Amino acid sequence: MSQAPTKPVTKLRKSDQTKRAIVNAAREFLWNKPFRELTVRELMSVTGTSRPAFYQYFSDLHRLMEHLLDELKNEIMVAAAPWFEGVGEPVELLSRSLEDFVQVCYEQGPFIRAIIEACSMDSKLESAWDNFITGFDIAVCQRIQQDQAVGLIPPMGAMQVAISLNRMDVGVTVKNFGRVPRSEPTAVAESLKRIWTLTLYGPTA
Amino acid sequence: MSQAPTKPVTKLRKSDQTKRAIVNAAREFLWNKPFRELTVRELMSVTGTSRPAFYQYFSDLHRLMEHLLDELKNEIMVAAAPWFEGVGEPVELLSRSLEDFVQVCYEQGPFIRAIIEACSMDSKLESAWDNFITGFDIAVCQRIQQDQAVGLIPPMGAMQVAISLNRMDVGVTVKNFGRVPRSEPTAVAESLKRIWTLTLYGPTA
DNA sequence: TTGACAATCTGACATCGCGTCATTATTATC
DNA sequence: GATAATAATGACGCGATGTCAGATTGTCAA
Repeated sequence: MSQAPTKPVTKLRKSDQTKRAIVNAAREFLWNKPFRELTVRELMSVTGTSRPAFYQYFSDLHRLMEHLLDELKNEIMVAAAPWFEGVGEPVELLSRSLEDFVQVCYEQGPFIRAIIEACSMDSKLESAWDNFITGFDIAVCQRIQQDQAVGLIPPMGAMQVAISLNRMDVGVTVKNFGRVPRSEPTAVAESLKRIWTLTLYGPTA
Repeated sequence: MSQAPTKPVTKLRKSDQTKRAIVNAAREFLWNKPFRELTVRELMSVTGTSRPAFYQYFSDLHRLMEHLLDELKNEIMVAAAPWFEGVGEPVELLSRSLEDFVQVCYEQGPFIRAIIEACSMDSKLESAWDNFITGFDIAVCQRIQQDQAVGLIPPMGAMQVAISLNRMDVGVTVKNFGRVPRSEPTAVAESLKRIWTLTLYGPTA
């Protein structure tokens, strides 16, 4: 019988538990090995349940990566927020945002790399990643134009520069933090801060 | 005229011809479609010969991409040479090298993207690409240190900055030129020139 | 021209991972 | 404890891969 008033949301406990196990197994795997070597069989053999059970939670491996991407988005957004919101001294804010950003990239490095690798193999995931980073491009571009309006940043193609700097961040992350053992985050952050600030605010640092 | 006595090198004409056909078919395909959709069957159906014939020339699709990478290397090296060899005014040289570099990336954009996408799927190709770009990192780093020695470039972690700028170039190339229709190369070059010169030589441009 | 040898191609095969059933087992809820 | 809903399973078909043994083609010497 269909209960009209009651909550149709019957919280599935066992389900969430297994899903979590799958995601954890994937994380452990991807910390050490490339995405291309991840297979549904191997993944599920770790969790103890059978291969078809995987498809109860994700329609394929790429959707699982989409899930990891979603979790990543949140962390990144928080880290980069200060400069975007922009209350305070711009150079200082940028510096701080970059430091936090690098820290997150350091912690998530192998996962970020795995997501990007997986993008090459799936059109939907590729779009999701593209939307994510394009959002970043736009945010950076707006911030640049905002500071340009008050003369803090000299005239330049804001969007193209935003794209360039963002792609640099991605590439640097994959290179330095994508595989264990990872580089020291401090040196990486220094380099990025130098390039960002010199490019945007000139030799004010 | 042709009879020098023992040419063991009986140039296999038909062979090279078919190989060329395969490479051309791959290029045409990859100009419009992502690497993930390239299949041996589809590739060979275009050339007219049967699927197994492919394996006479490449042990798999990734080796074919390695071939494209080799062809790319040459073009890139030539374009970037001026700044690396460094006879002349550094800022001017860098500017010029970047322009030529961007031009090559524009022309080869979809292939570059395809190579990078394929890297995610094959460990050998990944290594080959890594060697290629690491060579670039080293060359840029040396050039930076050289100009640092004469005070043209201020003290900074040369290697890390080289890595960052190179990764930016790669990312920008994939983003702007990786899929048709491609962006205008002029704006892209302007942006890269700005970032490179500001970062290395300061506001001298 | 002919034979014969090597280069080139081919059909057929085994393998592997995927994604989807119908079915069974396990929970959750009354 | 009974009964729906939910989760897990074994078995299947699919598509792409890479590798044969054998057929076909091209080339050169006699």
